[in-house]
Amino acid sequence: MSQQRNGQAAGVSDGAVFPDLPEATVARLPEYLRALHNLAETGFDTVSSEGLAAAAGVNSAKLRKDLSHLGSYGTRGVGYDVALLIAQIEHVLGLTQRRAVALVGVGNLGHALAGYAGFSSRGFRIAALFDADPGRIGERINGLVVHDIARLPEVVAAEAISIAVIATPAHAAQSVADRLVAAGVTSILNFAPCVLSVPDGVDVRKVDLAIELQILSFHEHRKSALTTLPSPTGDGSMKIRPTLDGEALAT
Amino acid sequence: MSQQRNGQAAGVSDGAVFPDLPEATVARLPEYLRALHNLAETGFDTVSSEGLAAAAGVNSAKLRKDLSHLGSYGTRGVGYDVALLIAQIEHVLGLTQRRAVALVGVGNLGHALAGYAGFSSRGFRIAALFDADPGRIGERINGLVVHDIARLPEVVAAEAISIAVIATPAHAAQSVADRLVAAGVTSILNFAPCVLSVPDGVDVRKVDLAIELQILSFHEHRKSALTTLPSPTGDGSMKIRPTLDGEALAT
DNA sequence: AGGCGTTTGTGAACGCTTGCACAAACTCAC
DNA sequence: GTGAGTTTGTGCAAGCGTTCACAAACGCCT
Repeated sequence: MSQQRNGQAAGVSDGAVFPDLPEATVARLPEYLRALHNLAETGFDTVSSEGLAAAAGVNSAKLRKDLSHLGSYGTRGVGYDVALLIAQIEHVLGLTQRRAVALVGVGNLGHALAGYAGFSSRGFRIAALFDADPGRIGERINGLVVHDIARLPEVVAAEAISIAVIATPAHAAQSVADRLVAAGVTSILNFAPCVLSVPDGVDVRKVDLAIELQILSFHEHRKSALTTLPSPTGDGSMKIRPTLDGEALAT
Repeated sequence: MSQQRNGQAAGVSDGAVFPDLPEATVARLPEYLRALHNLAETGFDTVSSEGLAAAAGVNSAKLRKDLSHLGSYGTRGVGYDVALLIAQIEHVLGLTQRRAVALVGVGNLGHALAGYAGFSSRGFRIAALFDADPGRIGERINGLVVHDIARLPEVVAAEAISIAVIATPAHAAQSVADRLVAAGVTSILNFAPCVLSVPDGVDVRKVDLAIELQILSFHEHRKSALTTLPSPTGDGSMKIRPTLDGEALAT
């Protein structure tokens, strides 16, 4: 608590941008960031790797290795300075500026995303809404007007949008993606259940709610099959219910 | 097309449940399944690993290795029988029965999820809605009544629910998870931005929309830094715009 | 000032995942 | 029936990610 004499960004001055940060690490940094914000609000000034790892739900060794890729921002015998680490991770993730995001598709899901407070509280600003349905164009959602998707190029340019969210039906998603790329968007978060093909240099991440459930379904299936076997794991702490599966194969 | 003389489940009779299927493979099977359904609707009877891989957005070698874990359901020189492969993957994922899902938290996002058609079209049935807000209890959404969360145990038991979706604010999520587990739920899909701690035997998958955007933000950040360097990738096909980043570090 | 307990950063081993490359197996045409 | 062309299934090697275990570094107490 006596060490960080420098304002809020001490050794962060390097403009290097970590071109070789492992993908797995990048995917976990946001989780660490969220845990750190929680700790900061709770009044913590420093936190050990063990404590932060518990708050982020990972192994402490993994956390230390992840953070070591960013440089040495911990103090041996003490832990990590919470505020400094927040600043460092936000810098690496490019969250020092509030990024403008476009949302395409204001249907069932898109409507909810447009009103989701978690975006704005964590570094993003929904800057524009688009839809192709003439019945929805002009509608106001959360203070934003739904634009005709034909206006993508001008609005993307005017608002300096580089990230877009696709929340359209699957059959429209590829066409929307093409138009987004043409307008200059270089990162896409796709909620439509389909594969998008985009040129090199454009990043796509996919969120498919049904796929997540299907993965859980597999594990359920596997677990329920264990009920027919003598408990393989040592302590009988696992709750076993009669097989709900039925497993009817021959129709 | 002359080979599968047996109804719709030929060698699928084995009750074994693939306890050692690699996680990475399990996570891709739903994607293959979706691609296969598309192909079936388009009229394909068979598909090659190359074709299916393209439709699912993966490498063909990876696809073949994934499918080989399920057994040999392809025909050399021909490809895979679409209908047979669909049946096989659905069996492995435990989708032969339509699983009942509970949804807790009927706020902004939960409301949208309750109306999302993708769940019911892909093997799941939203069987019950819950909330803690008295103002929402009793509301009808998509033909379902919102129950008081206190009624979790009875409804979970009555509907044979084993999977639940948490769409509550973060501060309520852990408490909800505890009550779900106590009621007998063994798989949870968590949309709340927080880490859930659950006992062994319970699976949790997490979907955090802000985290996805932050990962994209990192790549945007990295890409925009490249504008200051001579194009490192061979062909200059990458669209480069003047740096939008600003990269202001010292406040 | 010096020793002690604590915590970070990291080398090294391990396991999982991916991608290549090719033999085995199948269809089709003649 | 035979040969040519096609496609699957898989051994193998390389790369990536995770975990262990420990030396180096730090604060604190005496």
